[in-house]
Amino acid sequence: MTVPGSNLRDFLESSPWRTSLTPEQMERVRADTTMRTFDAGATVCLRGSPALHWMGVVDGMLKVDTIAADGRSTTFAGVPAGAWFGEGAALKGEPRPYAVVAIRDSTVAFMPRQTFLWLIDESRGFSRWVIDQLNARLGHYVALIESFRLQDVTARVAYCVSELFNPQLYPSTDRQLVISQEEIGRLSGLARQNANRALHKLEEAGLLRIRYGVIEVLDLEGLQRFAQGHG
DNA sequence: ACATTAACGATGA
DNA sequence: TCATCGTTAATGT
Repeated sequence: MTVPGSNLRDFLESSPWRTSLTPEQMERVRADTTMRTFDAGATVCLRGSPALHWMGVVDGMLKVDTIAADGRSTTFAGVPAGAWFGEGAALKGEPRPYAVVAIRDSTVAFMPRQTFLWLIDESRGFSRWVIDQLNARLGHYVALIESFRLQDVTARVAYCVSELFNPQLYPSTDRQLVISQEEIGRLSGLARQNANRALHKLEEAGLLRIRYGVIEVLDLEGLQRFAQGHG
């Protein structure tokens, strides 16, 4: 185990937007950014809380979700290690519309909103990276709607799993996803039992391997093809 | 049809 | 011991 705090610098250094910044800009980012750990199940951001930070997942996995009045919940996004997220609320300066919850023990980096906005003002490269990020999210949700309307359940699960490896949004996701089938279901809009069946079909197709609390992706391109539709 | 909830036992950490 | 998994049965749209 690493000492808390010791790897924040490395995490920032390996973040995908890092190459857009000057050494001086990077220095401010290092000075302003903090890190916190969360137990599995802990809330990282309450729904409705002010968006004071832009966040990066140093380790673990988060989800963005909402809970309806009747108690049922749905997940809008899984956020694996290596991802930066929350730019929507940080840009608007509005309360967070959704809750952020750790689905396993996680470490999260917090960049103050003012620093994030300052980078957008000061760095064309960073601004461009943020535009690409927002565009990738838009593309993801359009594809998700397409999948819901045109594809069967198994293809949808294939899409939702493969999107955790989206090169812009989630550039460094580990092939071994430490995630329960319950969470795969929530991510795919399915009951756990159906997520289980879909995952077994994908395993039979040789695209992934099911282990206890772990989905090991064996063939990412195959998963993406499967998500586009199959015989 | 096909998805959902409920329920059960089995199994892994 | 608790979380997770695999499965089946009843139920709902």
